[in-house]
Amino acid sequence: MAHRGIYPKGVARRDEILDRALELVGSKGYSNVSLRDIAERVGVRPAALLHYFDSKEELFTEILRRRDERDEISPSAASVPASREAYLQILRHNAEVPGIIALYSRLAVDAADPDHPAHSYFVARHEMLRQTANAFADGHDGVPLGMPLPIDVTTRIVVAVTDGLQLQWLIDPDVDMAATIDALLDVLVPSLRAPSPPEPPRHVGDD
Amino acid sequence: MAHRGIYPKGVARRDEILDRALELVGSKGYSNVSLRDIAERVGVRPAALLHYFDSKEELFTEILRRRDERDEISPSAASVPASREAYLQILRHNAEVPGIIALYSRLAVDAADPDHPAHSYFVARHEMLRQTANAFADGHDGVPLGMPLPIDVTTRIVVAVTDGLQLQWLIDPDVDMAATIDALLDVLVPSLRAPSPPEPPRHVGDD
DNA sequence: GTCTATACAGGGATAGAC
DNA sequence: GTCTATCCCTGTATAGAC
Repeated sequence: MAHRGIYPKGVARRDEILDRALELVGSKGYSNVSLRDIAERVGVRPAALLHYFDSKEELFTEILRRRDERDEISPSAASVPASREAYLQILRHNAEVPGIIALYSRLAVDAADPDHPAHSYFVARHEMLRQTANAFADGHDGVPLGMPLPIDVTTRIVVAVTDGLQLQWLIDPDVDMAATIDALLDVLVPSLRAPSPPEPPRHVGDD
Repeated sequence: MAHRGIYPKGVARRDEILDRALELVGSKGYSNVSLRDIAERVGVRPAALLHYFDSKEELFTEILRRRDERDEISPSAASVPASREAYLQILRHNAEVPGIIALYSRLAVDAADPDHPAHSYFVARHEMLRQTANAFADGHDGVPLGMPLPIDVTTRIVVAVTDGLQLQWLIDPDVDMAATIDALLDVLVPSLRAPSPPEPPRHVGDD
């Protein structure tokens, strides 16, 4: 059972802990998940978990970091993955991973404490999204794109609405996050509007 | 020392508990405030607090309810307090009450659990804001007001951006919540825009 | 109605043995 | 790396004093 050279046992264990933890958050809710629960699910003792993570809070922050790596929202000016459809796709996908939105939202609140492990995560995340949005605008020849608001303000608003809709969605899962953001983008970034080849359904004051 | 007829001792005590609790949230952060801390500050034993509230969670939910009563955001179609400037004013005021935004945000997340005391609070709150916004639109002769999006979608977005900006503000207090919402309202509810060019920038197109 | 005293189950975290 | 054992803190239920 030789482990793959670049995939030592410790890393596999660590990943397994993160997977089991997210599963539990999805089925029981963040507040009801204890280190003991996770340990039981993994098949070890609670103290063993703290060998891989400094604290429970850090453990959960790592779940978000790993998710972002998978989603690849990193600011590569080349492929510009910040396009409208990619953003909405990530949103829709998150809504299908039980617990991930609850986890993200909970940590977004706890991160207000500068000492919380998630604090630096959210600071870095917002800066990354800002740069991605700027790179996207630059990719369009720096044209204002017909946007009614400055790029920084627009980015801040889109991020805020996304987070806020997630809070609403947690309370009422009937809230259609993607459709709402879609409508907002129509207004804030009109040049991004979907081609909608056949027949344009709406026509707000386009450029 | 006769207490005012309509203000029995129990109510005063209850209010004091809520005040001390909010103070502690402001100075120590929600997560670091225990019932023992509050009890100590009030000068009683922890169990005494549970004479006024069913649980710690209910205690904190009551702080939000009391705030809303003071702010008077209730849907009185008469005065339509949902006007732009009134809304922004409440936002600015909240930013000056240490802890209230942290408390609101934290409960907004915990309220995802239908059994949490804050669940019904947030459901009712959103429905109330929806009705207030609708009443406001009706007050303007039912004219679409030149809004690029339907009233319900607009309301949902404004609530979401408010909540989302609060999350950003908790992490970075330099975020200007009011200014950002102000800019967004310019776009989503253009008829509300202040006659900016020459005249003073205040004066919303109120009733 | 208001409160104290007490007790309990469960939480995260730590120290040190293996 | 993983264990056991332990520590201190949490929310809160209960019983009873005033």
